[in-house]
Amino acid sequence: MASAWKDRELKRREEEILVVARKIMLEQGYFGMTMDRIAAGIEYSKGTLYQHFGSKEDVLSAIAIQTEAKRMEYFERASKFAGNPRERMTSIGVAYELYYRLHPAYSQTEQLIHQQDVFAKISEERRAQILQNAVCCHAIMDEIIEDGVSSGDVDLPDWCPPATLGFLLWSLTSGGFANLASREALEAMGISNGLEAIRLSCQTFLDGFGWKPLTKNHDYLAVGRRVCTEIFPEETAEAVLQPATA
Amino acid sequence: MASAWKDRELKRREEEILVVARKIMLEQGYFGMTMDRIAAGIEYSKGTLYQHFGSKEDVLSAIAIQTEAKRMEYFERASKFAGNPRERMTSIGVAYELYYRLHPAYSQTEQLIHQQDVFAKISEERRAQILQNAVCCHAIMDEIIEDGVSSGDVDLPDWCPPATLGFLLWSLTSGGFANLASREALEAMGISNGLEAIRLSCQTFLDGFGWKPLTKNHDYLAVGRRVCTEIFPEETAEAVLQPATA
DNA sequence: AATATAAATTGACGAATCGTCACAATTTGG
DNA sequence: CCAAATTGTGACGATTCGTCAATTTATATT
Repeated sequence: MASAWKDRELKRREEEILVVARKIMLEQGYFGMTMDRIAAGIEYSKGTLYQHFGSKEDVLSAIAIQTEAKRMEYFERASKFAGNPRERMTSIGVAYELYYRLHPAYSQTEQLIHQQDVFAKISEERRAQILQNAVCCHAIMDEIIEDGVSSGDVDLPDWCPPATLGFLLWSLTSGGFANLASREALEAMGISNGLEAIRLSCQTFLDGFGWKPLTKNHDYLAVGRRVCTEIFPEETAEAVLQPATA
Repeated sequence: MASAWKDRELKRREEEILVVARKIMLEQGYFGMTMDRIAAGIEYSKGTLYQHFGSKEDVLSAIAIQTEAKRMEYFERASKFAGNPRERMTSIGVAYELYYRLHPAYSQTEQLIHQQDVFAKISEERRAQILQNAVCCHAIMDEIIEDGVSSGDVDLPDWCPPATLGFLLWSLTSGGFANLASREALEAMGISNGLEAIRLSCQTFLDGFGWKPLTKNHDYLAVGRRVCTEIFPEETAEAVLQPATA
């Protein structure tokens, strides 16, 4: 009888733990996020904490999974943009950028959980979840790219099936975001417009594949603006309030 | 008097420490690499170890710096390839790929040292070194790209000065390499030719910028092969012996 | 309501690790 | 050959992870 209520209660507590853990993680980083500190922040003890999460790495991965879920949600919404395939791909780019701007610290979390050491200590269940999230994001891109192919807008070379193109766009974007983290290096190299460069370079990349309409024939800046206002009005408002990131 | 000899001895010992540390790091990962284990592996005690490195993170960063130095060396050699600017840029790509294939585990090390937590504990001196290495690699690319511009092979758009193009190529490549790490995800997405895709996509990217000669007019596969045999014969031989990485 | 049984919670504890420092060993200089 | 200076050592304090015996709370039974 109480089982249903108990389940909900457990879920609620797990959420509470993650709220506290995330806060500590943001303020103090991974090594500052100790299990004792988390326990102190919730109204339960360490023992109870360990009933929800088998290890510190498990807590970390749970945070990452939540954030990844948010990205997935952004991607899903972005893919609904009413436009031709390339415009919808542009919409995905906007989604990723907004996600990055609103959750800058999580790039670091994501890198951490993919460290062999850390990854090995994550529970089987959560590992599956992480994989699932990645696959889902790529599936969304895949569908758009397939649309582009079947509509004849782009003719992909043999070496680059749709899934591979998704992987590459993802790599360019995530790699770029990761590299934005070393501010000093960017400054030394005289790069001040990192985010904008990543955004525009994705378009150049697609031009390289000949995906129509090409940049020179279409105003993708305007498309981006439309995506912001039509799909992500709240997130855009929030993003502009953030301290500029690059 | 003994100062010169002593300096050399210290240098030798530092090297010995790093050899041991690197071995442990490869076999057991970051958390498996304990200071006690390193001390046990050399013929000195932990106290002495701490005369060379102020913290565990300092050891890690020293390993990363050594490896980065190797990449820098690859880049420098690659930039000497006798060819037009785009061919030389291709040569850099070959250098990065060989570096990745011969030192796959160090992508992880590099990501680790860029975690805020870890980075903060690295000595000022080594932090400068890390920055220096990054700047140097980018300077090499920068020069080649400037050549391309001044020779009229490529006309970069306003939003993309040479340094930015270098940053983007670097992002696409390093991001791709980083994403290759999650084998399971790649498999689930049906991507089996990751390395090749990254290599070819850099060319597509440059095509997008209209950097001549374009892929359709030039055999960059052949250029890559020439770079391998002319600049990196030994490294290429070593790389093919490695278990396939993607 | 009182008691017995099951379940959940706790925080003190063992183990592992980082980094330090008082002491020991060794080298240098007279 | 001894004293001073330098260098090396590993036991130790502090921190943190994860566990588990003891305790508290909830549930079932008479």
